Amino acid sequence: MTKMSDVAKLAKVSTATVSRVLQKPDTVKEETKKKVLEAIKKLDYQPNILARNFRRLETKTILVVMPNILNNVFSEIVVGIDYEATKNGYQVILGNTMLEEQRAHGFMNHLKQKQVDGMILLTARVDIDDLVKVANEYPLVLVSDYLEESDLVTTVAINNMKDSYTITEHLINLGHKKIAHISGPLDMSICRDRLSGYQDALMDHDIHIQYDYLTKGDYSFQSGYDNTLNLLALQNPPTAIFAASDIMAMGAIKAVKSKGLQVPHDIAVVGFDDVEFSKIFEPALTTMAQPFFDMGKTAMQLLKQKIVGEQVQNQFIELKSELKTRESCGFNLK
Amino acid sequence: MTKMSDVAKLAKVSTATVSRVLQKPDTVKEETKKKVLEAIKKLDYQPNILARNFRRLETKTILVVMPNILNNVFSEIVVGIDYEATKNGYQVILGNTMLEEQRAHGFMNHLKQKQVDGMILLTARVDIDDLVKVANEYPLVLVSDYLEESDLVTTVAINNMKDSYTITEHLINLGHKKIAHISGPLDMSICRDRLSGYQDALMDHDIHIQYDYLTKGDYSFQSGYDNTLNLLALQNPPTAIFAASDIMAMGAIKAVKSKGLQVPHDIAVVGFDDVEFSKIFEPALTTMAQPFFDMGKTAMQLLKQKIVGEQVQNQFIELKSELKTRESCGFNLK
DNA sequence: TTCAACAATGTAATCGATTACATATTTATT
DNA sequence: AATAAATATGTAATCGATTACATTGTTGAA
Repeated sequence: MTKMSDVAKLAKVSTATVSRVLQKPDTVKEETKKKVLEAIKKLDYQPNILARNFRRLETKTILVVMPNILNNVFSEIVVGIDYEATKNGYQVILGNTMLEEQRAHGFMNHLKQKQVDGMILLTARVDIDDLVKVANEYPLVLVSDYLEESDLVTTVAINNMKDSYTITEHLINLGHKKIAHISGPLDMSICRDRLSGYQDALMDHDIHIQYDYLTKGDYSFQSGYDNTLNLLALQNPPTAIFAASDIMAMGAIKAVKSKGLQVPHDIAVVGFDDVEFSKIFEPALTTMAQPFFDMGKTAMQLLKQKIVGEQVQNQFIELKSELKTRESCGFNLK
Repeated sequence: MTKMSDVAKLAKVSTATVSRVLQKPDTVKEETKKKVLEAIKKLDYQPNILARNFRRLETKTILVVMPNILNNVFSEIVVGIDYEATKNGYQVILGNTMLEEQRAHGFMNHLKQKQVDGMILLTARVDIDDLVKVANEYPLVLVSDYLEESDLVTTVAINNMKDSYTITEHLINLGHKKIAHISGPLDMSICRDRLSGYQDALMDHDIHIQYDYLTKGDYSFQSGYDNTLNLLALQNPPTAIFAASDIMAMGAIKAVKSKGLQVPHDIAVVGFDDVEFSKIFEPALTTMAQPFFDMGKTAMQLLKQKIVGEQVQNQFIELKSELKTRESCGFNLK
């Protein structure tokens, strides 16, 4: 491997000059620069990035920790991160925890050891104290999920409560009064928020909250399916179901169909997320579209500010979702 | 940041000894080791990985280049890679080319510059000469896609031709004679193979190949949809459609339905891949299930062998797919 | 012409872990 | 007890790019 000193020798300059040609070209005389560039080309010299990283104590790499690479909700955010990172000369490492909290902490060590310049977490399901501590000392941004316990971590998220309120209200406006909810895992703040938004909407419209309409899912297709079967078996079954994720909504619809009922004719179903597949699914899902790409992009922008040391306050950036009315709630079928 | 020399000082030994405690513990006397470990603990010492990478010229990182993170075909392979990599102490960097060939070459430079110890490519849509050259000099494994032009690149793939033959034959066995095909992009060898397998199966069963049944898609939902509309508009439309990917099969089914026809009653449709969603889709897709996880895992195993320098011949590892008969072809509905 | 100010380049230390080689210590063998 | 062999530890060079500081060269003002 040719190294800088080889280039220096060929160009009859010092390594310092070669380095400057590469780092601060305008401090080098035109003539010298030319000699050096020629030598670089002739030797096909490429700087040793490992040496550079070591010396600079930076890697131009950021780590994205996602709980599940198979869940498109996260992949779509990654696309936004990747876009902005690439634009700014950062490479993206993906860390896939597969929902194992411990692995997330393993990744935090990478950050502590300066193996990456910064980190974006797509989940807050980790040890909170550790997270806050790390976020305090190193560039870290949290996306989608957030911490209720602390405002010390810069976060990009939607307003789950409001968005959940909106979509519930949409069902109410369509005339539904018996609206059930399938929540996500309630140890996640965003899932509790979606539950609250749903309840608030009902209360504001003087609809009594019926507790057996409140079911608890876990974001999986199966849990959407199972909970719906339970709901349908009630004495007084709902006429509409609001699932806290599209995947669960699909499970719900599958369950409705399995009972010989139709969506939205017999039961309306709405989801949350608007993943790629929700348009393809039949009936196409009415859902709350999260601005995934923008979430990722914004997160990366904030992270970059932190990395380069701009003294930004910890912020909570709230992005807007958009209600997508499609077939599963009946709105477009009237 | 505490460094090794701090530990050495506290433990009253040399840095060499500290390093040995970490790297080759059994060459150090028990007593000394204890002193050193105590010092490490007391100072909360963590080795500077950047310095280590630099010195060792290795990073314990591998790069996975995928054409599209949103396509679950690739994500599922990544899960297998990630599993095996983590097990062996490697971290996985994800490179997302978004189908831009140029970006793939950017990633190859990371490999050349020793920023990663090895590389797994999930696509062969790159400059072939460059690929072969890089594969010759650095640890690289190709998965899923492969090169017809060269056997110099270690590859893990299924037998697309055979698998395609099998699923086509399945349709023939169900009584279909008018079988159309929606191919993937034909600049990919695996797509040409799937086309060939389809044609071979027809010929072996003395079914005339009708050229207007051969349509060309691009792996997208939309292309499955559009091509199917064209097929349905033929004078003598097919009774079955074999799409070269599940996503296109879904598009095909959507198109069939849009014409008021039913799948599989009026037209049978089969796909290829068996992504997560194919089970959820209605009708559930009959498809050829690729062993995604195993493909990723195997690729990582081979890559590791190359990285540690075991002189392995370049190989072409062929893994078995499995036919999944579900609703979309009618097999389970008889 | 002289000197200050600035530009261009070189010298050599530095980042921190690793390791070849040298030295010191212990153990085993006769 | 003497010596060889094996074990344990230390010394110092090394990886290659970067950069503080030193040196030399150049320009312009008085």
